[in-house]
Amino acid sequence: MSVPRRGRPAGPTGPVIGRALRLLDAFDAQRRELTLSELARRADMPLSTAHRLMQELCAWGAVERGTDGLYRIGLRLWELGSLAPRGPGLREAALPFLEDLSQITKENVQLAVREGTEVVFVERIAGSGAVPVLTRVGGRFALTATGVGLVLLAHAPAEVQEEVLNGPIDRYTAKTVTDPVQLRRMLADTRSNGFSVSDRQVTMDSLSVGAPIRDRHGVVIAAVSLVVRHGSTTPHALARLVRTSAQAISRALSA
Amino acid sequence: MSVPRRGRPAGPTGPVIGRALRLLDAFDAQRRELTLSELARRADMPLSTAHRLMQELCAWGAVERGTDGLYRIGLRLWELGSLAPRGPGLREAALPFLEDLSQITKENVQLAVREGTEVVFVERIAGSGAVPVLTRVGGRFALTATGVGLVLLAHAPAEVQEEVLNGPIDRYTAKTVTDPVQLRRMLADTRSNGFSVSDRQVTMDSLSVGAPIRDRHGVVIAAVSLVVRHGSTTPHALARLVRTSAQAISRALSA
DNA sequence: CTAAGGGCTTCCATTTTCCGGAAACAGCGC
DNA sequence: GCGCTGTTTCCGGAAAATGGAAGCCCTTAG
Repeated sequence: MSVPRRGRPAGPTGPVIGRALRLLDAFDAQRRELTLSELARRADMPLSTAHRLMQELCAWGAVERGTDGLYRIGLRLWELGSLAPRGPGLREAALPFLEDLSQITKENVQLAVREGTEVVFVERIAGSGAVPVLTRVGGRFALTATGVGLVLLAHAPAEVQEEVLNGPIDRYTAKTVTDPVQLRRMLADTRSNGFSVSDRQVTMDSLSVGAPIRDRHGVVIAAVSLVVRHGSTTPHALARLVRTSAQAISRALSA
Repeated sequence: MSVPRRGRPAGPTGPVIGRALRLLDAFDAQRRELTLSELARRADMPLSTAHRLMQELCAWGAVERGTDGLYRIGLRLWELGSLAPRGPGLREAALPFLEDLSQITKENVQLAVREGTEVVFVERIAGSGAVPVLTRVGGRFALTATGVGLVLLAHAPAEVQEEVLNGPIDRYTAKTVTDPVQLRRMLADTRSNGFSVSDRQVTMDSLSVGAPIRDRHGVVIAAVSLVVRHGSTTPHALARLVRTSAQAISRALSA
């Protein structure tokens, strides 16, 4: 009396949009092209579900599918992303100043904003022959370790600070500060000095100094930093340059 | 006997993802910040529906909501967009060559790819004192009018060419070519010459010359163009420069 | 002070869309 | 042929989506 069972009694899954976005999240800098199976695996969902969702995303142009069957992020999404105010807008306004900084110091220059409890790197200019750094434009990092991160954390809402300081704090080197009490002191210093210093906290041969960029209301919305080889200069010499540059960018943004 | 009717009998709507993407589409270069009501209006859906969908998008970081209640495109979307291979990757590889071209000519330089039956501008360098152009990075335009558009159309799959040539063809000036027969001839010329010429087809004081950028297999994936004031130079003088630049970019991409 | 208007948020009965196992399909190497 | 891997289609059942209505919070007007 029973028809040959088709489909599945359907269990609690969650909002569709969430699952679609999980699929998009499967893409990253290392994996810009994925097969359907890889997508399904990485997003942890059945193949047929992934297939249907990807079809819809494809139809709209959020993702594209090559003749080889691989999925890639589509131009439509790039266009949309170009409309994000903090990323591209800030980036364009700051670029000339970052280039000045790069010209003068020949070191690595970084521009970043805070997203939740992480740093997102918006622009990065590699100094000729400077220390290699781990970061990538569009990439993320913990707020507690880098020069830009410390600046952004120091000026973040109290609840964000608490969440970060009470949560587990990633360690990258032997010098990474993971003690909440010590971190609080560093944040206070960052606020009173107007710049942050991250000494060998990310890699053992690098030091970075960051300064805050403010909008017209004085709210900190981004941070610049110089990343140099540890021991090549004193933090204070860099701080002057970075602060000046950050202030110039802040003024340019308010105009 | 009837309880005070709540909710609505629900009518046929369509896939959720489509509606969510329609909401995102409501953002454009002019309107980077929208209220919920504007979003609902532009995406043509009930307020409560828009509200629920935006909440989900917000939760993931696709959009952000300021303290003022306005919605903006979120950083997460910008990050994702940065992973699109055609946009950013091509852009970075081509940028040095475009700057050379801009330095030499002091004119407007444009880099574009095809998306469906439209041109998408990936990069644009404004020449100092050159003719003002209408286009914007991330913007779209018809394939039939611009220098880059003609190149991309000339090398598009036959079905795309037919769709464009048989469909309605937008007119921008008195000189815009809208006759399919004449356009076919122009496309044939573009292919045999290795460059396209758009003479006063977009505005009455501009002329643009475009050339194809190819991947390692020889497939045309993008186009460069110079846009100059009409009458300031002959197309052939520009063609040499643009073709050389396009070939250099093609080689850089294959490496 | 009350009223009116604009925008935002929550609620919930209805039903539409989504879910995903299974089975068929398409390559490829052996 | 057979097995293997990755992709596509199918469809009954169930969860998630839907959107009027009502409640909120403002600011402006009377």
